[in-house]
Amino acid sequence: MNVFAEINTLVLENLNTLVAEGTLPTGLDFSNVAVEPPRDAAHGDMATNAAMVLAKQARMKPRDIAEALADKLAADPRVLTADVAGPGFLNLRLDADIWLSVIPAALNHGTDFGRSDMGGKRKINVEFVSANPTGPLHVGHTRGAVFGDALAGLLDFAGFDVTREYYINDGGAQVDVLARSAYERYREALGQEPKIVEGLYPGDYLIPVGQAIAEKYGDSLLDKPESEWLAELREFSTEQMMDMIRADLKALGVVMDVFFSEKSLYGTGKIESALQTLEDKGLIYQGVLEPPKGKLPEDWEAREQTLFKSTEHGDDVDRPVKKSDGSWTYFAPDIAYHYDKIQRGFDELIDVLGADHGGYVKRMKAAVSALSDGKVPLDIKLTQLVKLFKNGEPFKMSKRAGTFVTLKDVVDLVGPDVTRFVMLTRKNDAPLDFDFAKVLEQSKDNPVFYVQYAHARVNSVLAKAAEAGFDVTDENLASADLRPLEHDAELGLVRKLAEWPRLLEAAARHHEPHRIAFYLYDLASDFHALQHLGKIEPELRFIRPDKPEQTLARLAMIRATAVAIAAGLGILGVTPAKEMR
RNA sequence: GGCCCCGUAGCUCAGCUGGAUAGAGCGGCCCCCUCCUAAGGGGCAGGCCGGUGGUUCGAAUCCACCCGGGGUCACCA
Repeated sequence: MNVFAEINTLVLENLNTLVAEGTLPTGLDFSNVAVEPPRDAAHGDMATNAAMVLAKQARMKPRDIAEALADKLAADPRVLTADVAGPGFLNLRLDADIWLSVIPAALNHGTDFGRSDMGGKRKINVEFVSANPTGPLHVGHTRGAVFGDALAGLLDFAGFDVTREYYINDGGAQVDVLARSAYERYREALGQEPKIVEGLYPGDYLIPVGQAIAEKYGDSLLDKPESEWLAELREFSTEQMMDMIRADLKALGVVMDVFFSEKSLYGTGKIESALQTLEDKGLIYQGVLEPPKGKLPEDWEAREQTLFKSTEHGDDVDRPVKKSDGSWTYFAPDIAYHYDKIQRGFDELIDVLGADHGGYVKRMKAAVSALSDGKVPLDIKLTQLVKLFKNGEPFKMSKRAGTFVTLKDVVDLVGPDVTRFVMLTRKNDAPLDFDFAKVLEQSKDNPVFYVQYAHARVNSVLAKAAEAGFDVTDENLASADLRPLEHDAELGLVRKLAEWPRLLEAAARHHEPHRIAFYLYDLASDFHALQHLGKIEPELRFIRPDKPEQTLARLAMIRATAVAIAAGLGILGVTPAKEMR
């Protein structure tokens, strides 16, 4: 049920008819023909630019095309009037029933209202968070987690077969550092003085890990050389860290489908196989990179390395996959990891990364393009910084982990729903100010509250109506006669509701979940305004005991609004509030 | 210096596939509850959409160059 798609189809059908009749020449490109709601409601319900887009191709005056199309469209029962305006816009006024039909559609579908088959069950992998398993998740990860999870939810709703995935960087030197740091905490747990030297992780979060090691191994590792415990503790500590990370994510409401270990790529031939694939395409060679342009690192020297010819797939320079000593660079397992995703049959890939990884985008896209022969698109979404405040003052907190605020800190303070919604009220590539005081405020300038309040208010009205004897079940409301909905403010709300399916698809196409948050705010705003009108003009109150038909129509309308809010919040991973007291 | 992101009202930001008179919240000024949640609603003031060219019937939106702010930049992941 998508009014816009419906009318778009109608316009295209009639354009084809005009071609068939010879009014328009053959061979026209309709791809730029759009049907949109006009910004100004005075222009009607829907407008199309078809005449202007086609005028040049057809070598006709825009107004002539518009008038011919208007005649055709006006013959459709759904179209009340079709007027040519301005340079050649065609403004359509639609039968109110078209708009009103969104109400039973919402009531019948519940929180699936707006679900689309746009994705056609295409397999899409959303990789996000992927923090090093060396400590707790912090605020930056939180934003990535919220964004990635909401994007995944959005794509699922839009008909994709979505996999949420976390890449565990457990293959590099940082895990050795973790193991050594945990070993010191282990010594501490057994009563010795820990030596947390420079370069080790000092965070308190490793204390319980040290205790766990003590429980498992007793004193058997004490005073043993590193070579005897490093591998063991690396694995053990990583698992402990991942348990903590999983718990943190769960507190935020994020559940991954797949945790993929970088380590699993080593010694299994996976890296070699991915690189071989590139080599078979002639994209691997031994060479010496040019020195970086501009500022030259002081210790720069020319080195012969194994390079990937990423410039053939859009990168600026070729990238090393092996160090000069022959070992892999970090880029090599990343290539292998993405190759693995391709081999698992994903049709599309998305990586959600922090903004500091901007320099990484081109080379990874080049690798995926090369490995999939350009068949699997990779979109990389970078999430910008989160700046923390409390009452407008910069906020620092260092409970246990050094100088950073952890995900758990944030969720403990404001809860998962508020955290998620607020972090989605900005585009991913815009910095975000997060004020702990403001996000908990119950007022209009707090979007979370404002949207939740609209949902709760609907519930409250329905409860009142039920007390007054109305049957407020969705089944009953879905069959209500909607003709009593006539007021501009009512029809305005209904139109806004009808935008939902279209908005959802646009958000999914652009990988921009924040559009849902803004839409919900607008929808809530329309609802609050209408609700208030009832205070000024009593005949606009939702519940009018003396007018049961009108009341049912209005209850159906506001219940449909609540359903849309619940559906939208559901995608964002936020629980709709039943009441706000 | 190269690359990436950003630049829209006093502040924080939306702005759809290029579409008609550029929107919201906050802040400022003014108004609205005997009532389904005033935890709300309405109005006024406030903009050369960073700049200059270009493409187009039409540009905040696309392209080029420039100016500001941030990020990043050969064997760290």
